[in-house]
Amino acid sequence: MHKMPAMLTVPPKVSFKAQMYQAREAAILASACRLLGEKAFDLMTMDDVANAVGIAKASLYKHFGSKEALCTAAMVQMLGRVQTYLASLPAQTPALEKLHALLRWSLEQLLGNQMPLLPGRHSGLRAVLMANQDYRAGLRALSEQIGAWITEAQAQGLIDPGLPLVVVQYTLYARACDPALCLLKEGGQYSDAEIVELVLRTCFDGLVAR
Amino acid sequence: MHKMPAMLTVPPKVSFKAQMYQAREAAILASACRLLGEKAFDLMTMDDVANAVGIAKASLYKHFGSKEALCTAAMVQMLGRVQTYLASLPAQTPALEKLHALLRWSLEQLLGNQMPLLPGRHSGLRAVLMANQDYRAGLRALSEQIGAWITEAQAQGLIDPGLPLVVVQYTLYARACDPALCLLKEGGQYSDAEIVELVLRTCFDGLVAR
DNA sequence: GTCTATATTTAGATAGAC
DNA sequence: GTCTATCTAAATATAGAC
Repeated sequence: MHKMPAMLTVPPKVSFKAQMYQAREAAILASACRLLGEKAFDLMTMDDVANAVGIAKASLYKHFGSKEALCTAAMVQMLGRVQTYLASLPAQTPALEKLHALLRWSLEQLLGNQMPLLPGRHSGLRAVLMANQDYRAGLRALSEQIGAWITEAQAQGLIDPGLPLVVVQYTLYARACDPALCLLKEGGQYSDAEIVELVLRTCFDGLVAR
Repeated sequence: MHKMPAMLTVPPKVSFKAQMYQAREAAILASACRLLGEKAFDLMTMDDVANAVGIAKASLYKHFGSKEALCTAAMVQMLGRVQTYLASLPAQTPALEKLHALLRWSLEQLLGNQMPLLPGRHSGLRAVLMANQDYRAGLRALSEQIGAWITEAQAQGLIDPGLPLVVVQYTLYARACDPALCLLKEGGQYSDAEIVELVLRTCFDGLVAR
């Protein structure tokens, strides 16, 4: 039995294999995103990921060379997702509404047990991410986009012009990994949608009465 | 050479030993507080603590039976400290000012690299703390104290009465471990005092212009 | 009670069969 | 490329001398 001509049989087969490979890689990333939403980077193990995906741990390392590489890829993907979402907003949307939409999107991710847009205060992941060029580039692009909207909203007198730009930026970033969300969700007293609106309100309007 | 009469030499000596023991225990707790301000519970090692105090790791375990016990004790001590501070506020201080003072105190702790008043979103410490009766009791007492002030400020129309009590509470709690502080401090653009005032302002007044 | 040295456990990463 | 089995490093905790 000799081999079939390669051109007739192989092209669809390698395509299929490549598809399977990419599908598996996507599944790994998805599991990592979910697990990083449930526990911190340092508490998530590669065994967790392997079990969640349903493959052997060694197979993970054929896709990602290290835990850091996997989680970095997951975070970069997340940055890309938020940028895709932001790009999908109608161009004529007012700047302040875009900021609302951004924060709402981030909070919905958190409540859906997805990984936060930014790593928390002292996550071991932070140093790793900041050493990664792709991540830094994505974060810078996002920051500039948000910064432009903030400046616009300040010029319109909708965001307090007395607040320095970075303060507004970091305040929004911090809300994207806000522990108050978890506490409210654990309380079980409010629906996810109510929690999102309450946190949005405390962020933009503050605690004091108007 | 026979022993001296015990009553003449021992009483001061055991007292001195006890003092040394307690001083060492205080030093261990202080180091733990500082290290927990610099890194997360899961990243802090008992070797870190031992090195910081300048004693052997095994000696730590003569004072605290486990890493969890040590950090729980540190957190309970922290709760006690904030309660002492709150009790020191003049009785006639308006409720809203007391809330300001509480948050300011918490932020100053963070900026001084002290452990946060509450563990972060997914710290491995949280489950341990919540299993500890002393901690739960301290946290409950603090919550009730704060809750009373919030309710009072709402009745005076100073805190938005439309916000549920728990939302205000959790919003304040979340600010006590806010990553925005770290980001602003790393930026090096503002003094600690400025950072505290900026974060207080965004928390109480929100981002939008008045 | 403090130290040095060590036991134990866990998780990141790899070797080698298929 | 995926699996089972294993190596290695690090961190919690302890044993035993002094």
